[in-house]
Amino acid sequence: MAKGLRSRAENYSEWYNDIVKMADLAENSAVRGCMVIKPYGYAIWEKMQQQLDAMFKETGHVNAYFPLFIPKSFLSKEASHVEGFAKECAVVTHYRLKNAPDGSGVIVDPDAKLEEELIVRPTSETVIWSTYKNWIQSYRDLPLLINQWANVVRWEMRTRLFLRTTEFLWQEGHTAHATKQEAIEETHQMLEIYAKFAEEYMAVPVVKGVKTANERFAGADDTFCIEALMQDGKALQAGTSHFLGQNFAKAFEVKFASKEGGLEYVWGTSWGVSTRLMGALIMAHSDDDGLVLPPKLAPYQVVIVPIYRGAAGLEALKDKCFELRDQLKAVGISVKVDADDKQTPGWKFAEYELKGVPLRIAMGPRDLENGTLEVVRRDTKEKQNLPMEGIAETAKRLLDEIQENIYKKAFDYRAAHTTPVDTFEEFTDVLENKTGFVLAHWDGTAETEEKIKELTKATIRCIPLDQPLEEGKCVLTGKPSQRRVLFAKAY
RNA sequence: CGGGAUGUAGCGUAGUCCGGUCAUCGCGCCUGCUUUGGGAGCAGGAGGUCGCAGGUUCGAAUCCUGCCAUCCCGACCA
Repeated sequence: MAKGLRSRAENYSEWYNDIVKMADLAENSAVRGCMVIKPYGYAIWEKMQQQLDAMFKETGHVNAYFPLFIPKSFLSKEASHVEGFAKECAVVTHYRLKNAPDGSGVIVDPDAKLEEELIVRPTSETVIWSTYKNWIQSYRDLPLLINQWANVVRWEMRTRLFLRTTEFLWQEGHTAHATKQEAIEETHQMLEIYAKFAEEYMAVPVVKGVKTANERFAGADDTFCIEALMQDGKALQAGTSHFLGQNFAKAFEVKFASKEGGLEYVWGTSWGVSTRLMGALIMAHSDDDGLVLPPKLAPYQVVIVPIYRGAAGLEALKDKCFELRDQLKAVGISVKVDADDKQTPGWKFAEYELKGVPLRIAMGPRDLENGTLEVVRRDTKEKQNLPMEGIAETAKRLLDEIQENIYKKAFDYRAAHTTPVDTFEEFTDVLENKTGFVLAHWDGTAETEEKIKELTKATIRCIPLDQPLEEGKCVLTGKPSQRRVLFAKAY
């Protein structure tokens, strides 16, 4: 086990905190609940952004930017929206400070009170729909397919690095359509993009589903989501895509002249993923030696560690190291050469394991003599001596294997921890002892959902889209049910 | 906001009950030499408002009062 890193078995949440800090991903800041994302962590987020952004653009979306502040009155225009967010909003009330008369520092100038308070956006539907009102007059203006990369603030009681912070980074897509059908298709399309990103890039398998009314986004007619399973058996909502119906169009009077000459409200969607994905990435793959990163999102996929005696020894290896780096780069692999003399090889090995670098290559005098390299995979820790000849192709193949292997591992874990149950005894037993996803029948009522949450702390993560219809009886009430839904304890 | 705990060097800590050569140790940092195929060794060195503000006392990291901050457990959540 890595030095100073607590094990998963010992304390899963402390293990998680240790990894975030020790792998240099993020740390707590001077501001309660807000984190500093450090360069190595931010590099991973940038990789995620790049890929997602490309996928959004491929499907016709463009980026824009809307303000951080929202006039208080906007929030109250959509009734359920304000209800959902009111309790966690940061509010700007003044615009000026002044020196305290007693010299104790600066104070808020009571004369500088804002006429209308500003809300720091918890999400941007309101400010965006108030803008869309000006942008949309005719069916020719539709669809409007816009995304923004931004920060938002939600004043949460308890925070955890990446998983729930007061301020977080995310993207939020906001689209407007002429027909209900088109908006629903958009909602599904984005859900598919999120699922594809999670599975193919993050190597995290997800369940696509629809939220129950209880768990629905405030202001949406339907909320679709992807749910991932973490190594401690808890679920993590990794992304959401909302069908907004005409709710925001009605709240902000966004109408368009249809082809037929009528005046109709537009149909909306919104969808987002956040820096919480970083939490999912960390928890899904990492082990007691540290972070394990999927090659497709690793800031550098390969680290080269030269092993030598004395300055002359390094000189003899250096050129070969850079030659090797260039060979790898030529086939599209990102590489770091760590020729830092201040640390020993052993220290570096441990360090790069902690940081989750997928592939480590060590090169020493022995290798130089034999034309070999020591190559170590992070996922399996398998160590092999391979010929220097053709190493670029070998590395490429190994990176692909790692990407595939960690996905498979996560997939198998999820498969082993997805349990259909038919009685409430089984239900509680699985949640307590086996943990993970539980597939159970539910009578479809909010009351039953609440009751189960009260009794077991498990919530309905979603009604899976690919779950076959099946006659059954509700696990709590015994009332008839048409299909199983996905329960779990969640983050 | 309820319940519990903790603040001592960049990080982690001993000392607090019982006031008095106690500011301890480890990591990290700096210098030098030797090292370098799994978290190097030796020698020397720098670094402190003991969370903040009062109080008690000849004397406070230690006792008292107030404040601040953080962490854990609940209610809220991407």
